[in-house]
Amino acid sequence: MSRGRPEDWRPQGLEDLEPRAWQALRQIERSVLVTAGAGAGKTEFLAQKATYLLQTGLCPAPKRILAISFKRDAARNLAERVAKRCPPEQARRFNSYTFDAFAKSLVDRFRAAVPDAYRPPADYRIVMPRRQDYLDFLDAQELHGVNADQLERAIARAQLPVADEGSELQRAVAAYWRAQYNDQDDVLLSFAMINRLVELLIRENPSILKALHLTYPVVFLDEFQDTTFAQFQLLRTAFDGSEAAFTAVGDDKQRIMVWAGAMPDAFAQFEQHFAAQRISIICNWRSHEDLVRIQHVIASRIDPNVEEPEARADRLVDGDVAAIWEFETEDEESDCLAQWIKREVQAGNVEPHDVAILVRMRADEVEGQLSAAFEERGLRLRNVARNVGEIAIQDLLGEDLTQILLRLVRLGSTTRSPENWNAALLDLQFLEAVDPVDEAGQQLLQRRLQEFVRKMRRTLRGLDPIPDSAAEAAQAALDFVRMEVLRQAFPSYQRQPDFDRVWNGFTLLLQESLQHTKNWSGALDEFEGLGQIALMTIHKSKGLEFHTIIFYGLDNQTWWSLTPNRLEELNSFFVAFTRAKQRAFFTLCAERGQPVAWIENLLAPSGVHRTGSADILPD
DNA sequence: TGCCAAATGGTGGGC
DNA sequence: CCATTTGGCA
Repeated sequence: MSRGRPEDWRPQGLEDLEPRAWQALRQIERSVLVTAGAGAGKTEFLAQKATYLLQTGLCPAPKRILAISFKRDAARNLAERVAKRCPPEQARRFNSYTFDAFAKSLVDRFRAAVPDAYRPPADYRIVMPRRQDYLDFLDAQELHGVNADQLERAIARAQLPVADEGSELQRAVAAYWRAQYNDQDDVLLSFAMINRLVELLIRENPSILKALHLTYPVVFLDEFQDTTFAQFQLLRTAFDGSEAAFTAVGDDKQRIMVWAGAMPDAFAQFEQHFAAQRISIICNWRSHEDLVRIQHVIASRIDPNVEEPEARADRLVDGDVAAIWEFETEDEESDCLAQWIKREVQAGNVEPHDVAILVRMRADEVEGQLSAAFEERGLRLRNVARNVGEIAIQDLLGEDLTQILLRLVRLGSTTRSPENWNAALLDLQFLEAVDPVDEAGQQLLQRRLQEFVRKMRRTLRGLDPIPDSAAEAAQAALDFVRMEVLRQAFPSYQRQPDFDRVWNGFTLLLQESLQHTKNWSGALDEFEGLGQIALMTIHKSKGLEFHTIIFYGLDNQTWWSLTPNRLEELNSFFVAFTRAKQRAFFTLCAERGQPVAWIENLLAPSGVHRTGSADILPD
């Protein structure tokens, strides 16, 4: 493939970039901090910049780009966007990892170079300790002056080696490492510990450091506002003294993870430490101008110096685009919400799955309150955090197993689906480790898939689309790819309980999906959430967008106590509001508690007012 | 049983 | 941080 000149390069898949984005894209000499509000297209910007660097040869082979995200979804999404635009030999040099996957890959690859005292065996286990596990440990060690939160934080921050001396907290951390390594045949590592191991590994091994520097002259950091102290320190240890140019993107107004350990001042630290140029991009491709104007009022309260975004989406709805809905009782509230959504769906204004109900906390309780009224109106509510078996629906949908099996069942339920066919072929190619250039191998896979689809169609035709059929349909798909192959291909499925957790969840959700539908195709839509109204916390909604959002419960003082120490509450509110493409509503209910005065006062100047049920549902 | 103080839970993510 | 639950003691 011929290499384009950098000055001739054009963005792909979209008209153009805004001038500031061009500036941030072309800045490759030094690090940049791209601050971008909600809907600015941060991920798309990174994908474009990667494409630019790879296609123009500014990042020439064998050099690579390292992209680090927090969530697996985000990492995958970014990789897919680059793969869509670059030929495989270029896309292969774009390495998109989650922070934890990157750290673990280094431990696994250079395990032998980890200093003796901390070198884990090859078959160490990953554990995800909960608060109770830390409490049990503290109890067993009789460390009564340390609480679980303190210990968890201290483990994440402490540089190795940890001396068994000094404060009780430090001794607790040392004891914790000892305890996790106690049984050499069963060493237990958390991701926090893996992070610390990698930091030690690269600090102590100049040759690994050099290899990293040579491999990755370009580093991307997504959602930088959520970076933890440990992650930042790891980046410093890994790239200080190298020529690497960082591109960090994020929005500090969406920083809602400080309570969970995110740095309160990640942007300032980054700017200072990496001498980064700060560039704000200002377009908002998600929301229309009337919503953007209100968003800006909230944003200005968080950061008085924030620039006004430029709305680039069209307004598609009439009437109020933001309002506070007021109710006397919770039952009135539930019924009115259900009726309103039903009406909007029937009027063709919005699809059910493009409406989200957001809550500050306790989505399970709100689901209990709303579901009866929704069912009565023929609406389906999906609490994405709800567990099917031992896995949350939201997590299940992102699992490799789910994506692979779902495609196979779909191929058996529809007459033609080139998209699923191609995706399934790619799955097989990966699972069977068939080289894309091996034509004979490819043809064999095609034939096998063809035969499977014929068989699957027969199976599904002979199987009533009822809950009892779920297990057989799922099993048919699994038998085709074979459980052992699936478990071999994905490290996260190597432990049987981990595989079973996802597999059981898959079967259970398929079973549930068959309760509400008359055919297989409909059940699979149901499985994926089509036709259902999503219910989730603000935290889970981060990074998502919906036509209409309804924020449930703008009243309870528990949820909205803004004090000087809890600026994150205002950020949470901003995150919720900015999920909306077209409309954002808030409910409050006299039965539950008093309205949150500061939010009302904040919104009032933008013309966002209280509305009673008579106005919400005009005859 | 009733009172008060202390502890706990809730907003999350990762192979 | 706030609200709720638990636990110690009378």
